[in-house]
Amino acid sequence: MFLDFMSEVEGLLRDALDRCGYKVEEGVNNLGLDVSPHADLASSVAFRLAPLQKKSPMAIAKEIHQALSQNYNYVDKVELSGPYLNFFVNQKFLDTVLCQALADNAWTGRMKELVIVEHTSANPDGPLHVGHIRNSVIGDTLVRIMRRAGCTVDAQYYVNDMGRQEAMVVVGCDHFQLDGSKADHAIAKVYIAANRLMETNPEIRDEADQVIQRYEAGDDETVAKIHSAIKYAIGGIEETLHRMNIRHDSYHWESEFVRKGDVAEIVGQLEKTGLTEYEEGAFQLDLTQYGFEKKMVLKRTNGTSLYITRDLAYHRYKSQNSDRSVDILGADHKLVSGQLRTALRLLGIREPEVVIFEFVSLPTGSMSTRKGKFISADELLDEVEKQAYEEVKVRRPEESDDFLKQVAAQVAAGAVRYDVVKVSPDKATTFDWKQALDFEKLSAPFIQYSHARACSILRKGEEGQVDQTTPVQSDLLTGENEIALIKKIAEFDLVIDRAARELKPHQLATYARELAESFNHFYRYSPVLDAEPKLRQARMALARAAKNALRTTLETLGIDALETM
RNA sequence: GGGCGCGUGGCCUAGUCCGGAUAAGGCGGCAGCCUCCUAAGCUGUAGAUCGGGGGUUCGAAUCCCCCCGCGCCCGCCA
Repeated sequence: MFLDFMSEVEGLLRDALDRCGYKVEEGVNNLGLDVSPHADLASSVAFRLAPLQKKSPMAIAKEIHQALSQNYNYVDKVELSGPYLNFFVNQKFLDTVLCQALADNAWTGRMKELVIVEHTSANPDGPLHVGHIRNSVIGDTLVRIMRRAGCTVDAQYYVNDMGRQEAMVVVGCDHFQLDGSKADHAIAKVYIAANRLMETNPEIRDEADQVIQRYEAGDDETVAKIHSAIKYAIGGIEETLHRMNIRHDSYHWESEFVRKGDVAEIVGQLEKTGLTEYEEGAFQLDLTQYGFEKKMVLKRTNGTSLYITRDLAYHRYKSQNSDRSVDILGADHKLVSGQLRTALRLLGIREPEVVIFEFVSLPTGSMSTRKGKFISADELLDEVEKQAYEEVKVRRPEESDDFLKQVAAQVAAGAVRYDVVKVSPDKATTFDWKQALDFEKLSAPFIQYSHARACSILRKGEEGQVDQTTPVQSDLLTGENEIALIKKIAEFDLVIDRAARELKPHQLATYARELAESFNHFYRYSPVLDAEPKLRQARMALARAAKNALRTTLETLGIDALETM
């Protein structure tokens, strides 16, 4: 809803500027519009015009203010505050927000693009660790945000089946037994063991090389081995992802693109650019004129393809089958991703939008699957769940063990997701148990709890007679906290729109906290059930609207909205 | 050495892209609030040279330059 108010304000301002004969420079926010503590929307456009018009900002603001049309829809008034123009919403806006929030279909945006989001794509050589989670959570949250914005999204997992890691897994399976533990953990054990074995037995490296070559050549036995190992590992990985409400819609194996001939085709196309050459037997692409010092190796001396070559083919496929394609990548892929985008540009293929997230390290240093140095996602979820269980048990001692476990699992999954998504991707983080186990304000449980409280009010409020005949008198909602809550609910579309366009999921996390906070103030200062009938009815409506908004926000964050906790 | 990213109260972060009106939260500290819809909540309080220095501007946490610190990358690995 806020977007409607905003476009109305933009229209009003542009008309007024035209009338005054003022022209603003082109730019993203050329009207200087921003939310502000002083208004619902404030414009500082007068400052920008002042030097051009050689007048004082205040005089310009006054002129614009007088030139504004009085034909308002959602605007109540425009106040002149020095050089600022302050716009305020009217009662109709608040009514409409409340009314829309009470309907269930009010939350889908107007974007219609077909989007491919590739995330997680962890090598199937072990379980996800707390670093991978950052990829998965950012990716899945973006998938949800874009769907909410109206897009059709295909969440893809790119399976690395041709790399050295996977060959080492197969070698590991040849030399060691998979024990009965969870599939991805069992795979990690033989993978780590194989790497350790290689330290003392260098011939292991040759075994892996042979696996790579046989697989690329399509050797049946090798194909069968790799496929079974990968499917096994991915099964375990999926299980972990599901615990966090994360699902992929499709899987694409890099070998697909080799077998279909796409990789060879791309290499051929790159050859035509005239920037390729054989150097020491390897086929390479020279991107120095685009600022890349290192040449991009497309084929090894032995003729096999490399990750980047196969990735090029995969990205061509993604571009051809979407309007937008988005990659979620760790900071270690920055360079390679830049090379890939440059190569795609050379071929006239639309580049992906890339979300880079910085590293998650342990207090003891960085993580490594190969060395077995990591905190697995399962371990984290188990621990958080255990802690959550203790919390619920204290709060709801009368409830059944099933209830406690259910709530604990949903709280834990939410807590882990929120803990990750609340931080901007370009911040490197150090994993901290204390913070992961904190269920207070800056956390999913805080938001889930607000939702549960709203549900509780509605449950109790509906026990008695409900008057459905008289319309809700939303103008009775005059409390500061009530109006603030309605306005906060209205902001949802703006937040989704921005987060979807700019690919910044953490903005939604910030919004979720603010929304919950607004609701808590309403909860604290505006008693619902004990209010006079008409006021009670209005507040019930607001409680329901807030519940819907909280639920939608939580769902978009991939966090379960609990009715009770 | 080069490239990219980050640096905001004791700790963790939002705000930076697109410069505007008192720098916003959380944790921890201190002081309060459950005869009242779930206290995983609410209120108050102390605590900030926005890494340092220069510059641009009417105005800089935000833009530009230099420096310092931290992270990541610079493989015929992925």
